[in-house]
Amino acid sequence: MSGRRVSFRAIRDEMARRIGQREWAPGALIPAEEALAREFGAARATVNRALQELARSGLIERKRKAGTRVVPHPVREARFAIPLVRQEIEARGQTYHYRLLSRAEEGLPEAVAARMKLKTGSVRLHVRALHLADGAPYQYEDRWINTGAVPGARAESFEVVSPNEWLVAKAPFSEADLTVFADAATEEEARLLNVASGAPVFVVERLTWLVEKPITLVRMVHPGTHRMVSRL
Amino acid sequence: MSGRRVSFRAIRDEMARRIGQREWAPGALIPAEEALAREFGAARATVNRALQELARSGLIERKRKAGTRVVPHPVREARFAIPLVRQEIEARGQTYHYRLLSRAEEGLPEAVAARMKLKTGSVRLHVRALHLADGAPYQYEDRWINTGAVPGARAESFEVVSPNEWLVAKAPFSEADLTVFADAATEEEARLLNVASGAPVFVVERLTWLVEKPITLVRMVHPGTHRMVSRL
DNA sequence: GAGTGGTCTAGACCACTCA
DNA sequence: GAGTGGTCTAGACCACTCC
Repeated sequence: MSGRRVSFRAIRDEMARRIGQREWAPGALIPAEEALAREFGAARATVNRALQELARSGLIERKRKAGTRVVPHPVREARFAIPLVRQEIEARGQTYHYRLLSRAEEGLPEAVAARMKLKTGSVRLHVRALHLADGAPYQYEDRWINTGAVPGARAESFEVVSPNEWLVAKAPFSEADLTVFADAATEEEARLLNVASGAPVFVVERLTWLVEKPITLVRMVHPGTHRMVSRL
Repeated sequence: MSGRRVSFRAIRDEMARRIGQREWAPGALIPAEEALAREFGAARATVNRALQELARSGLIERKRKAGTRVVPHPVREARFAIPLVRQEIEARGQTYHYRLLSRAEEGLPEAVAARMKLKTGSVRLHVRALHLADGAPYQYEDRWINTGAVPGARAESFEVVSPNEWLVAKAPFSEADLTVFADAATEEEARLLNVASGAPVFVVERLTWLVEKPITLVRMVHPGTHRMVSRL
């Protein structure tokens, strides 16, 4: 070919534009790779890469023999990273500190038991802790650990190592359920996080499972300024 | 080479295994593409594809000249669905209502322009609206639409159809960036959402792209009781 | 400057699936 | 059977970044 080579990004973007502008209608069949390669003056492999990226991002669907179609209603979802608090803080260039507030084996409150699919009142490990960034309160953590699935936790004091890090190292999980919402700080949360009582706090509740077994349920409370950002 | 060709999946899986088994230690440098290609008896392009997939899934990090490293602590993720407000409300068995608050073509404030990667002060469409569930305020929406990428929006009044639904039908996107946080209701938000001024509100900001082009930036404000739950 | 990853080409064969 | 996407090769040149 004459002139500069055509990049797969340019081809991808042009095809995305056609989909966006409805030049290629929702549900419609688009030209085959070879035809597109001729049109764009590129190798078929290059067009293929562009198409694969569009397919991966959910804009088109491809089937051998049947060809490539514009997906009528692309599926929409956002992904959020599940980081260690320590990493989250250190990634901001701040110094991390950890403080254990309490640790006890207690009977499960009804609400907690229900979510973990365990029996109300059965005894599990309850840990409360504070995570600080450059000395300022960053996250208050209230956690229940299913010692049935993670027996080693009963022998750990959590005075130096946070439950978060201990669990990551010792108890892998396969699924996580997350719930996020805003709330007004309770008296205790306000005191611990150094905000006004009733001030907005950002709460993340995370329940992790190893295949059907609950591992841990944690409620993480942040000052309202905290942002949770999807991966880019 | 003799024998069957080696697939990029086989190479990818074998490399993932080495990382999982610590044969390639966390943080360690792994061999360069050419060396791997020789080892696996494959073309460099094939090894490259395997490596790119591992990089995309977060297991390794690649830099020109510096080489490829095993990421010390792979990050897990949670996925959240991105629903239509109407569907979200109707799925709760409630009746949906929509009210347009304002619609104008205005210059972009600096903060908005920066996030959309557009020029400050360039004119785009600004829409504010309210979504109600069983007559009660559910979500206050403050939205900018990039009429450069979605020209049809300039001809739409948004008096009956919400920008959310209109955009879903007319302007597909391939990626979405989400930011969620808690905030204190402003005077106006409090009035619109029927909560006390300064009460906790749950804010979701969503920026969507069609490949590299910004489509719309929307700030959605909910009463603090609102929950956002990951897909199970 | 040099080493490493990033991308493109031209050609080939394979694998799936529709008719 | 035949059309379309999926993948692999061998070679080349480019682009970034470390030294």
